[in-house]
Amino acid sequence: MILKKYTVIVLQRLNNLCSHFLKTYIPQVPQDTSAYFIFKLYNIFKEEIKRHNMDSLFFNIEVPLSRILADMERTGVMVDRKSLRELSKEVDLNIDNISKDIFKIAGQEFNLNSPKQLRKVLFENLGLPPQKKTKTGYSTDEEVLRKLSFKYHVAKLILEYRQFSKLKYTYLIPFIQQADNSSSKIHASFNQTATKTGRLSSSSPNLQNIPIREDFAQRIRRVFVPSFDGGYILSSDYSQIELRVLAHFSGEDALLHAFRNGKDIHLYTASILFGIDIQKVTKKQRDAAKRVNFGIIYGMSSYGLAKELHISEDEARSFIEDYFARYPKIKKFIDSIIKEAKSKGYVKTITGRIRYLPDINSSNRDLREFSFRQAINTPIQGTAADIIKIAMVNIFREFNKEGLSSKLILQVHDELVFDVNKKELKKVVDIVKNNMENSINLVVPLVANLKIGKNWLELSPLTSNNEI
DNA sequence: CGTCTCACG
DNA sequence: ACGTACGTGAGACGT
Repeated sequence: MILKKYTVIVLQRLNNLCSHFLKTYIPQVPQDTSAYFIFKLYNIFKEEIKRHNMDSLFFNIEVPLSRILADMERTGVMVDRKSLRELSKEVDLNIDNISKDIFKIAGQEFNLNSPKQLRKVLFENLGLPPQKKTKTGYSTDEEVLRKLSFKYHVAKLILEYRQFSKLKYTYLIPFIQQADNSSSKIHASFNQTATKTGRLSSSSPNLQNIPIREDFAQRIRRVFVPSFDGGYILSSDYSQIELRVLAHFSGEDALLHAFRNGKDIHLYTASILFGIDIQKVTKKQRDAAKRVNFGIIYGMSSYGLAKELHISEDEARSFIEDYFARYPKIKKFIDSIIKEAKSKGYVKTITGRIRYLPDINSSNRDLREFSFRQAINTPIQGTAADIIKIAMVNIFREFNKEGLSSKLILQVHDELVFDVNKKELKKVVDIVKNNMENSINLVVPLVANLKIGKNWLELSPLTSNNEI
């Protein structure tokens, strides 16, 4: 069934390519001639790939990876359907109670899922003070409701309602429906050509955005379980991979020093930024430094940082100035990336993956500055994507060589998740740790943190001292 | 099908 | 004066 659906899509795309590059269509004849046309296209694209110096990226990383993604899709992820149903019941009960409370305050029933109706109830009928606008009227997004919730209980209830309904419609209902009846497995798609930076994406369902931040929502993770009797879920995530990539590209001494000596990078940044000892950095200062570090990776603006830190734009501006004064090589790196993007019209990752930025010299300031931020972010995000892809290819190869039955089941950008056969745990741990930390040589070490457990929520760190 | 909202890295 | 943090996918609504 599924295969049939995709065959149609693939043939249609193949025909589009034939039309564009071969100026012909695949004839509608009884024999399948598509292999012949694929070969003709291959000869054209092979040269094009070579011309762009992407042979190695394509043949050594992306092609082997496509088989791994297919394997992950086929294997699927086991879910505990009983827990899904129980969670679903609990969520329904909460939605029911909260809805009633909201309707009582509003003095009427309305569709809580409609921003339009909600906006009317909150800002017209109940007279709450609007905080910001969208294209079509007053915004009711999370930021607005959070501000209002200090004074107005109804805003807090809406926030709670939104959380539960998100869980219900985005995760619980689709998972219950999609978990295969006999095997209890969910099979997502891992898309290799969906993003502009080289990351993967996941869809139908998206398994790269399973909740983790909110307490109640976390419980969704608990339904993801091993498929082996007495088996484990093993999760391994890269520590600060994007900041390590930034350290590599910029050569910034402070970052190099921090990563080479295993320091907490946000604490370290805070101590430099505020000019104090690491021991004296407060939680708030560390958090601010963390947001600044992220800001750098995103091509930070004073406006964006001000909003993120809840400070004035002037304060944000001086924050950024301080940052660049103390991390001069990062400033240099950013300037040189933008200069290169402007002259060449594209930026590259460490493997030579290219992203074109056609608006980098636009006379429209918004478009131009958006391209600046993409020029800064893409080599960092894309290189991190390259690194984990190489690790996946090498891990898969070694699993095959060792004849392991354990499976790679998920990739979440800086994290790999494995469905582990109990008997193979030690081997799997060694292979995963080694290949993630040695997938590529940067001027700073790569660190992978491994955790195991009986589901994707309750995981314990795995250290070298652990008995396995 | 665009808009709004929100889940993740 | 202006006004956006980078990259995704999905569900509901309403035109």
